[in-house]
Amino acid sequence: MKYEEAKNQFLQTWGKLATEWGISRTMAQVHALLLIAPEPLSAEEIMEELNISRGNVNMNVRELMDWDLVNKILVQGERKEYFEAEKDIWEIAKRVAKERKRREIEPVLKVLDQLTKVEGDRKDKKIKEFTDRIGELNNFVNKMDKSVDTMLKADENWFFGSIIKMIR
Amino acid sequence: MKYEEAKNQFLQTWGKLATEWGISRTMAQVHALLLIAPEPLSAEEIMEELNISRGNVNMNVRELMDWDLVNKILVQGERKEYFEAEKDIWEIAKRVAKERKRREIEPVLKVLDQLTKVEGDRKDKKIKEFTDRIGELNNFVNKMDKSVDTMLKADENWFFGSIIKMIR
DNA sequence: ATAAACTTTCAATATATTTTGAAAGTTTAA
DNA sequence: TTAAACTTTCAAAATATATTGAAAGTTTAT
Repeated sequence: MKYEEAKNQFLQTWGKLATEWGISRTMAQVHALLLIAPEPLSAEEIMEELNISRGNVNMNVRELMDWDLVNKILVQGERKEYFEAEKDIWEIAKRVAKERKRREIEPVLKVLDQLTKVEGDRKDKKIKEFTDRIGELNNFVNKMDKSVDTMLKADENWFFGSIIKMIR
Repeated sequence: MKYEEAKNQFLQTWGKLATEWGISRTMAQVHALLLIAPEPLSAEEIMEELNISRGNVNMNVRELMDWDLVNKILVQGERKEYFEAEKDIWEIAKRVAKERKRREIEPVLKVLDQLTKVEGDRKDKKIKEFTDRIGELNNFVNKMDKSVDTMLKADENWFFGSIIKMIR
C-alpha cells in the first residue's frame, strides 16, 4: 500500500472509531493528522489536508488543546501558529481517560450517590428494586473510577504487565 | 428525594452518559427503565413511561436484545411480549465490552495491521513518522484488546481485586 | 496610527441521527 | 377463514450535531 492511501485510510478509520465512542469525527481526524505529521502543522495545512474550513480547524484544534492532546507551537519570527500532537500513546490514553473521568464519570457518580438516598418503604417492590440496582451500580462505577485512578498513576509496562498476569 | 423524582433523574443521567459514549439516549433509557423494573415490562408500558412511540420502543428493545442486555419474556396465556434486563452489573459490563470489542475494536485492529505494511523509504521523514506511530498504536490497541479478553474471562472480585492491588 | 497577517466568532446552512405513526405483517383463537 | 391482538417496518418529519465562511477581533511591524 502507498503512503497516501495508507494515510487516508488511517484518517477515515480513526474518525469512524471516534464517532462510535462519542467523539467528533473531525476532531479525531485532526488529531490523527497531527499524530502522523513529522513536524507541527499550521491551520492552513490542516484545512488543505482534511478539506475543511478555517473555522472548523480552529474549533477542533482548540478542543484538542482542551483535552491536552495538542499544543500550540510558536515559531520564532513567524506570525502563524503551528500545532503538534502528544505522540506517546500511553500518555494519550491517560489524558483521554483523565478527561472522560472528570467530565463524564464524576458527575454521574455524584448523581448516583444522591440517588442511593431515595426515601420510601423498602417493602415496596419498586423501591427495593431501585435502591438495590442503584446501590450496585454506584458501587461498580466507583470501582471503575478507582481503577482509572490506578491506571493514571501507573506506567505502561507495569499496567499491561499486571493486567496480563492476572489470569495466566 | 421521592421515588418518582429519583427514577426520572436516573433515566436522564443515564441517557446523557450514554450519548457521551456514542450510545443512543433512548436505548440507554429503555435499558435503565428495565433495569429498575421489578417485573418485565411490555412495549406499552415502556411507551408510557418514556413518552416515546411504539416503533421507537420496538427498535430500541431489539437493539438491546442484539447487545444481549435484554430478553424477551413470554407469559403463558398472554399475547403480549414482555422484556426484562440482565440485572447483574458485572455481567452487563462484560457484555457491553464484548460487543464493543467485536463491533468496533476488532475491525480497527485489522486495518491497523494492514497499515503497518505501508511501502516506502524509511529515510523519508513522513514514512518513518507514519510507520512509527501506526506501529505503536497497533501494539497498544492489541494490548488493550488482550486486556479486555482477560477481563471477559475474569470474575468481578478477582478483576477489581487485582486492579486495586496493582498499586497499593 | 495604519495596514497586513493572522485567529476567532457565530448565524446560517448542511448533514446525520432519531423519532413518529400509519400501514403492513404476524400470530392466535375460535 | 376471519378477526382481534399484537409486532414490525420504513418513509417522512423532527431534532441534534457539525460545518461553513464572512465579518469581527487581535497582534505585530513599520
